[in-house]
Amino acid sequence: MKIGELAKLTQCHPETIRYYQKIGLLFEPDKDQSGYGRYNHDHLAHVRLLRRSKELGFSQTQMRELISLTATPGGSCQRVHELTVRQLASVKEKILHLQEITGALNKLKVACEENTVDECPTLVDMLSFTKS
Amino acid sequence: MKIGELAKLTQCHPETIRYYQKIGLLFEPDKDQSGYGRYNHDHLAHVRLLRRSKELGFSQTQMRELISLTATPGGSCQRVHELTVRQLASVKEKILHLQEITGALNKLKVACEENTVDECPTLVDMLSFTKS
DNA sequence: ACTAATCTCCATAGTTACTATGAGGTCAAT
DNA sequence: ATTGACCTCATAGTAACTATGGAGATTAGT
Repeated sequence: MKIGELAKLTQCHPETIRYYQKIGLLFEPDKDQSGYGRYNHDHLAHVRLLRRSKELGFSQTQMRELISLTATPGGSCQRVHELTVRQLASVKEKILHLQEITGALNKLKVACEENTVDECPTLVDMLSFTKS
Repeated sequence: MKIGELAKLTQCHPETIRYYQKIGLLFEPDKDQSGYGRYNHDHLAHVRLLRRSKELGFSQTQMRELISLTATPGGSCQRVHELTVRQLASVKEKILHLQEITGALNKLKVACEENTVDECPTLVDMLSFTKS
């Protein structure tokens, strides 16, 4: 298949696929006589892995490692486990942070509701900063 | 005060402060005879507002608006409320997404634990992609 | 068979929100 | 007077793409 079809199947822009090739996250396809890339099922699986990893929050660096692990099927499990545990921790942290943010935003929201426009405490006051 | 002190008080790099000036999020300070910026309490409050807004997940564009709202104290409340509500929704969405990710990562983790290294299902299998 | 729309290629620049680097000037202390 | 810490400005790098632009290839419709 050509890049456009691969793009449709993987829900990502042709440019993104080319980008993955350029940075070495995706192996280059064969080219036909007019220079068009010809992609196969391996490319498809590969790009899907990239997109899924990305969804799970792995960075390019981590993706690079995950990809290289898939190349050596037997011995990869421990490392995948390690990376996954690390990723779980980082996601947990992010959730906590976002929950704190939710609290602060709710305060801000309520404060805005309790005041008429004329009495509106400015954002500066909301966030309790001293004005000079 | 000079930029270094402002940086310490606001926990952000001097470069970041200069960057805020450059993109118009922070008004330029007066300069002393040798060209050093002289920052005052307004700058301090301003940078703190920027950092706090950033913590709350507002984008530069939104910060720009928040900042301009603080310049007109009376009429800003509705708009702040609007932006806050929008931000709350987006944070909620992010949390949901991260929770989904947590689920998927946990599956991956468990699968890695249940297999010996020799039987290790590769990440490709984990994520249930067909291999060609 | 011709034309117009679509697709492909490659290279470069833009995005967000900064951080890092480098060359050069200044200030405070020894 | 010289060391070291600090300041200035400009440019480049970061992640992870997206957008743009020009030129050639292919395909669909007439």
